[in-house]
Amino acid sequence: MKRLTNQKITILDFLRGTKIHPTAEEVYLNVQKNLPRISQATVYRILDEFVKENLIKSIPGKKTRFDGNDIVHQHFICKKCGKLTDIYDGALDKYLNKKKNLVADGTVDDFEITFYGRCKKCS
Amino acid sequence: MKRLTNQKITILDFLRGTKIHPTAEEVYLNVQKNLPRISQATVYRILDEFVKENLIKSIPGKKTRFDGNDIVHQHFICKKCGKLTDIYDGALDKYLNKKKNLVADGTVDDFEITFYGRCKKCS
DNA sequence: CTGCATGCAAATAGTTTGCAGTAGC
DNA sequence: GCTACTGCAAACTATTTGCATGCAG
Repeated sequence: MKRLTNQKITILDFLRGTKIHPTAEEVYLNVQKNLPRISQATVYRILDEFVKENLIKSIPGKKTRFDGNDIVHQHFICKKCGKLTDIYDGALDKYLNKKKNLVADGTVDDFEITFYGRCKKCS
Repeated sequence: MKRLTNQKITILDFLRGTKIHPTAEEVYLNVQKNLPRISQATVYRILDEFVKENLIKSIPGKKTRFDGNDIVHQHFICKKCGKLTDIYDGALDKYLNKKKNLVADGTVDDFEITFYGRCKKCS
Protein backbone atom coordinates (compact mmCIF):
# COMPACT_ATOMS: atom_id res chain seq x y z
CA MET A 1 0.00 0.00 0.00
CA LYS A 2 1.64 3.25 -1.08
CA ARG A 3 -0.53 5.70 0.81
CA LEU A 4 -2.86 5.10 3.71
CA THR A 5 -6.02 7.07 3.03
CA ASN A 6 -9.22 7.43 4.94
CA GLN A 7 -11.04 5.52 2.22
CA LYS A 8 -8.72 2.55 2.57
CA ILE A 9 -8.97 2.48 6.36
CA THR A 10 -12.76 2.64 6.30
CA ILE A 11 -13.10 -0.10 3.69
CA LEU A 12 -10.69 -2.45 5.44
CA ASP A 13 -12.38 -1.83 8.79
CA PHE A 14 -15.72 -2.67 7.29
CA LEU A 15 -14.44 -5.86 5.65
CA ARG A 16 -12.69 -7.04 8.80
CA GLY A 17 -15.84 -6.53 10.83
CA THR A 18 -18.44 -8.23 8.65
CA LYS A 19 -19.25 -11.82 7.76
CA ILE A 20 -21.62 -11.10 4.90
CA HIS A 21 -19.05 -11.43 2.08
CA PRO A 22 -20.17 -8.17 0.54
CA THR A 23 -20.21 -7.31 -3.14
CA ALA A 24 -18.43 -4.15 -4.30
CA GLU A 25 -21.77 -2.39 -4.21
CA GLU A 26 -22.50 -3.47 -0.64
CA VAL A 27 -19.08 -2.20 0.40
CA TYR A 28 -19.87 1.08 -1.33
CA LEU A 29 -23.26 1.46 0.38
CA ASN A 30 -21.90 0.69 3.83
CA VAL A 31 -18.78 2.77 3.61
CA GLN A 32 -20.85 5.66 2.30
CA LYS A 33 -22.36 6.06 5.79
CA ASN A 34 -18.98 7.31 6.99
CA LEU A 35 -17.65 8.79 3.77
CA PRO A 36 -20.62 10.29 1.93
CA ARG A 37 -18.55 11.54 -1.00
CA ILE A 38 -16.78 8.28 -1.83
CA SER A 39 -17.32 6.97 -5.36
CA GLN A 40 -17.85 3.45 -6.65
CA ALA A 41 -14.69 3.73 -8.74
CA THR A 42 -12.65 4.29 -5.61
CA VAL A 43 -14.24 1.28 -3.94
CA TYR A 44 -13.38 -0.90 -6.95
CA ARG A 45 -9.83 0.43 -7.10
CA ILE A 46 -9.21 -0.14 -3.40
CA LEU A 47 -10.76 -3.62 -3.39
CA ASP A 48 -8.54 -4.61 -6.34
CA GLU A 49 -5.50 -3.30 -4.51
CA PHE A 50 -6.36 -5.19 -1.32
CA VAL A 51 -6.82 -8.42 -3.25
CA LYS A 52 -3.45 -8.01 -4.94
CA GLU A 53 -1.85 -7.37 -1.56
CA ASN A 54 -3.58 -10.43 -0.11
CA LEU A 55 -5.33 -8.38 2.55
CA ILE A 56 -8.70 -9.76 1.44
CA LYS A 57 -9.97 -12.46 -0.88
CA SER A 58 -12.22 -12.13 -3.86
CA ILE A 59 -14.85 -14.76 -4.51
CA PRO A 60 -15.69 -14.75 -8.21
CA GLY A 61 -19.26 -15.03 -9.41
CA LYS A 62 -21.88 -13.03 -11.24
CA LYS A 63 -21.07 -10.28 -8.78
CA THR A 64 -17.65 -10.64 -7.22
CA ARG A 65 -17.80 -10.90 -3.44
CA PHE A 66 -15.08 -9.86 -1.03
CA ASP A 67 -14.01 -11.65 2.11
CA GLY A 68 -12.06 -9.79 4.76
CA ASN A 69 -12.00 -12.65 7.27
CA ASP A 70 -8.29 -13.31 7.69
CA ILE A 71 -8.72 -16.63 9.49
CA VAL A 72 -8.33 -19.58 7.09
CA HIS A 73 -11.70 -20.93 6.10
CA GLN A 74 -13.69 -22.34 3.20
CA HIS A 75 -17.12 -21.65 1.72
CA PHE A 76 -20.52 -23.23 1.33
CA ILE A 77 -23.01 -21.82 -1.14
CA CYS A 78 -26.69 -22.75 -1.15
CA LYS A 79 -27.80 -23.35 -4.73
CA LYS A 80 -31.36 -22.42 -3.91
CA CYS A 81 -31.12 -19.16 -1.98
CA GLY A 82 -27.53 -18.27 -2.88
CA LYS A 83 -26.46 -17.78 0.73
CA LEU A 84 -22.72 -18.04 1.38
CA THR A 85 -21.55 -19.53 4.68
CA ASP A 86 -18.06 -19.88 6.10
CA ILE A 87 -16.71 -23.33 6.90
CA TYR A 88 -14.06 -23.82 9.55
CA ASP A 89 -12.47 -27.27 9.39
CA GLY A 90 -8.92 -27.56 10.59
CA ALA A 91 -8.45 -31.12 9.32
CA LEU A 92 -9.61 -30.12 5.85
CA ASP A 93 -7.27 -27.13 5.76
CA LYS A 94 -4.36 -29.26 6.92
CA TYR A 95 -5.03 -31.96 4.35
CA LEU A 96 -5.27 -29.47 1.50
CA ASN A 97 -2.11 -27.71 2.62
CA LYS A 98 -0.23 -30.96 2.30
CA LYS A 99 -1.87 -31.78 -1.01
CA LYS A 100 -1.15 -28.45 -2.59
CA ASN A 101 2.53 -29.25 -2.93
CA LEU A 102 1.91 -32.47 -4.83
CA VAL A 103 -1.02 -31.77 -7.00
CA ALA A 104 -0.01 -29.37 -9.75
CA ASP A 105 2.72 -28.98 -12.32
CA GLY A 106 4.12 -25.80 -10.80
CA THR A 107 4.09 -24.02 -7.46
CA VAL A 108 0.82 -23.74 -5.57
CA ASP A 109 0.64 -21.08 -2.92
CA ASP A 110 -3.07 -20.93 -2.32
CA PHE A 111 -6.31 -22.82 -2.78
CA GLU A 112 -9.99 -22.28 -2.46
CA ILE A 113 -12.69 -24.83 -2.02
CA THR A 114 -16.39 -24.20 -2.32
CA PHE A 115 -19.10 -26.67 -1.43
CA TYR A 116 -22.47 -26.40 -3.16
CA GLY A 117 -25.77 -27.72 -1.93
CA ARG A 118 -28.82 -26.73 0.09
CA CYS A 119 -28.73 -24.95 3.41
CA LYS A 120 -30.98 -26.14 6.24
CA LYS A 121 -33.73 -23.68 5.42
CA CYS A 122 -33.89 -24.72 1.76
CA SER A 123 -33.61 -28.50 2.31
CA MET B 1 -33.62 -30.76 -22.16
CA LYS B 2 -36.99 -30.11 -23.73
CA ARG B 3 -35.98 -30.13 -27.39
CA LEU B 4 -32.83 -31.43 -28.96
CA THR B 5 -31.69 -28.89 -31.53
CA ASN B 6 -28.73 -28.76 -33.83
CA GLN B 7 -27.33 -25.86 -31.82
CA LYS B 8 -27.36 -27.88 -28.61
CA ILE B 9 -25.75 -30.91 -30.21
CA THR B 10 -22.99 -28.83 -31.77
CA ILE B 11 -22.22 -26.96 -28.55
CA LEU B 12 -22.15 -30.10 -26.40
CA ASP B 13 -19.96 -31.89 -28.95
CA PHE B 14 -17.51 -29.02 -28.91
CA LEU B 15 -17.39 -28.87 -25.10
CA ARG B 16 -16.92 -32.63 -24.76
CA GLY B 17 -14.04 -32.57 -27.20
CA THR B 18 -11.97 -29.67 -25.90
CA LYS B 19 -9.78 -29.12 -22.88
CA ILE B 20 -9.40 -25.37 -23.21
CA HIS B 21 -12.22 -24.44 -20.76
CA PRO B 22 -13.68 -22.00 -23.26
CA THR B 23 -15.49 -18.78 -22.48
CA ALA B 24 -18.94 -18.21 -23.92
CA GLU B 25 -17.33 -16.22 -26.71
CA GLU B 26 -14.87 -18.99 -27.55
CA VAL B 27 -17.76 -21.43 -27.73
CA TYR B 28 -19.55 -19.02 -30.03
CA LEU B 29 -16.56 -18.58 -32.36
CA ASN B 30 -15.89 -22.31 -32.62
CA VAL B 31 -19.47 -23.42 -33.06
CA GLN B 32 -19.92 -20.74 -35.70
CA LYS B 33 -17.73 -22.78 -38.04
CA ASN B 34 -20.50 -25.34 -38.28
CA LEU B 35 -23.49 -23.09 -37.67
CA PRO B 36 -22.74 -19.74 -39.29
CA ARG B 37 -26.07 -18.18 -38.32
CA ILE B 38 -25.96 -18.99 -34.58
CA SER B 39 -26.15 -15.99 -32.25
CA GLN B 40 -24.32 -15.24 -29.03
CA ALA B 41 -27.64 -15.11 -27.19
CA THR B 42 -28.33 -18.70 -28.17
CA VAL B 43 -24.90 -19.77 -26.95
CA TYR B 44 -25.48 -18.10 -23.60
CA ARG B 45 -28.95 -19.61 -23.27
CA ILE B 46 -27.76 -23.11 -24.10
CA LEU B 47 -24.73 -22.91 -21.82
CA ASP B 48 -26.96 -21.82 -18.93
CA GLU B 49 -29.29 -24.70 -19.63
CA PHE B 50 -26.45 -27.24 -19.70
CA VAL B 51 -25.08 -25.95 -16.41
CA LYS B 52 -28.49 -26.26 -14.75
CA GLU B 53 -28.82 -29.79 -16.08
CA ASN B 54 -25.32 -30.61 -14.81
CA LEU B 55 -24.09 -31.55 -18.27
CA ILE B 56 -21.22 -29.09 -17.95
CA LYS B 57 -19.66 -26.97 -15.23
CA SER B 58 -19.22 -23.25 -15.13
CA ILE B 59 -16.06 -21.78 -13.69
CA PRO B 60 -16.78 -18.27 -12.45
CA GLY B 61 -14.36 -15.43 -13.11
CA LYS B 62 -14.16 -12.16 -15.00
CA LYS B 63 -15.36 -14.13 -17.99
CA THR B 64 -17.16 -17.32 -17.05
CA ARG B 65 -15.50 -20.43 -18.45
CA PHE B 66 -17.22 -23.68 -19.28
CA ASP B 67 -15.92 -27.16 -18.68
CA GLY B 68 -17.42 -30.07 -20.57
CA ASN B 69 -15.04 -32.68 -19.23
CA ASP B 70 -17.36 -35.10 -17.45
CA ILE B 71 -14.59 -36.95 -15.61
CA VAL B 72 -14.22 -35.69 -12.02
CA HIS B 73 -11.30 -33.33 -11.74
CA GLN B 74 -10.11 -30.12 -10.10
CA HIS B 75 -8.40 -26.97 -11.34
CA PHE B 76 -5.12 -25.15 -11.12
CA ILE B 77 -4.87 -21.52 -12.20
CA CYS B 78 -1.56 -19.76 -12.79
CA LYS B 79 -1.74 -16.32 -11.20
CA LYS B 80 0.82 -14.96 -13.63
CA CYS B 81 -0.37 -16.09 -17.06
CA GLY B 82 -3.93 -17.05 -16.12
CA LYS B 83 -3.68 -20.53 -17.61
CA LEU B 84 -6.17 -23.08 -16.30
CA THR B 85 -5.04 -26.71 -16.00
CA ASP B 86 -6.99 -29.80 -15.00
CA ILE B 87 -5.91 -31.78 -11.95
CA TYR B 88 -6.70 -35.47 -11.64
CA ASP B 89 -6.16 -36.78 -8.13
CA GLY B 90 -8.29 -39.71 -7.05
CA ALA B 91 -7.26 -39.53 -3.40
CA LEU B 92 -8.17 -35.86 -3.23
CA ASP B 93 -11.57 -36.48 -4.80
CA LYS B 94 -12.25 -39.35 -2.43
CA TYR B 95 -11.27 -37.34 0.63
CA LEU B 96 -13.45 -34.41 -0.37
CA ASN B 97 -16.38 -36.67 -1.12
CA LYS B 98 -16.24 -37.99 2.41
CA LYS B 99 -15.78 -34.51 3.87
CA LYS B 100 -18.65 -32.99 2.00
CA ASN B 101 -21.20 -34.78 4.18
CA LEU B 102 -19.75 -33.48 7.41
CA VAL B 103 -18.66 -30.01 6.66
CA ALA B 104 -21.71 -27.82 6.17
CA ASP B 105 -24.96 -27.05 7.92
CA GLY B 106 -27.13 -28.47 5.15
CA THR B 107 -26.81 -30.93 2.27
CA VAL B 108 -23.75 -30.73 0.06
CA ASP B 109 -24.04 -32.36 -3.33
CA ASP B 110 -21.06 -30.86 -5.07
CA PHE B 111 -17.76 -29.12 -4.50
CA GLU B 112 -15.11 -27.36 -6.45
CA ILE B 113 -11.52 -26.75 -5.51
CA THR B 114 -9.13 -24.46 -7.28
CA PHE B 115 -5.42 -24.21 -6.60
CA TYR B 116 -3.62 -20.97 -7.35
CA GLY B 117 0.06 -20.48 -8.00
CA ARG B 118 2.61 -20.37 -10.78
CA CYS B 119 2.84 -22.85 -13.59
CA LYS B 120 6.22 -24.25 -14.63
CA LYS B 121 6.73 -21.69 -17.34
CA CYS B 122 6.07 -18.75 -15.03
CA SER B 123 8.03 -20.02 -12.01
C1' DC C 1 -49.67 -27.76 -35.57
C1' DT C 2 -48.17 -26.02 -31.27
C1' DG C 3 -45.16 -23.77 -28.53
C1' DC C 4 -40.28 -24.10 -27.21
C1' DA C 5 -36.02 -22.50 -29.38
C1' DT C 6 -33.55 -19.22 -32.19
C1' DG C 7 -31.58 -14.87 -34.31
C1' DC C 8 -31.35 -10.19 -34.10
C1' DA C 9 -30.90 -5.89 -31.92
C1' DA C 10 -31.40 -3.25 -28.09
C1' DA C 11 -30.96 -3.04 -23.12
C1' DT C 12 -28.80 -3.94 -18.73
C1' DA C 13 -25.34 -4.35 -15.20
C1' DG C 14 -20.96 -4.78 -13.35
C1' DT C 15 -16.72 -2.89 -13.73
C1' DT C 16 -13.00 0.18 -15.74
C1' DT C 17 -10.92 4.44 -17.32
C1' DG C 18 -9.63 9.47 -18.39
C1' DC C 19 -9.07 13.50 -16.32
C1' DA C 20 -8.94 17.43 -13.24
C1' DG C 21 -8.81 18.41 -8.50
C1' DT C 22 -7.23 16.70 -3.55
C1' DA C 23 -4.45 15.25 0.07
C1' DG C 24 -0.78 11.75 2.03
C1' DC C 25 3.93 11.72 3.18
C1' DG D 1 5.83 20.06 -3.16
C1' DC D 2 5.53 15.89 -5.45
C1' DT D 3 2.71 12.42 -7.03
C1' DA D 4 -0.38 8.90 -5.70
C1' DC D 5 -5.28 8.93 -4.73
C1' DT D 6 -9.99 10.41 -5.40
C1' DG D 7 -14.57 11.77 -7.44
C1' DC D 8 -17.12 12.28 -11.39
C1' DA D 9 -18.89 10.98 -15.64
C1' DA D 10 -18.38 8.55 -19.60
C1' DA D 11 -16.85 4.21 -21.67
C1' DC D 12 -16.54 -0.63 -21.96
C1' DT D 13 -17.76 -5.46 -21.97
C1' DA D 14 -20.03 -9.55 -20.59
C1' DT D 15 -24.44 -11.09 -20.35
C1' DT D 16 -29.62 -10.72 -20.67
C1' DT D 17 -34.03 -9.74 -22.73
C1' DG D 18 -38.08 -8.66 -26.02
C1' DC D 19 -39.93 -9.94 -30.00
C1' DA D 20 -40.87 -11.97 -34.53
C1' DT D 21 -39.72 -16.12 -36.97
C1' DG D 22 -38.30 -21.06 -37.30
C1' DC D 23 -38.33 -25.82 -36.45
C1' DA D 24 -38.62 -30.13 -33.19
C1' DG D 25 -41.83 -33.24 -31.55
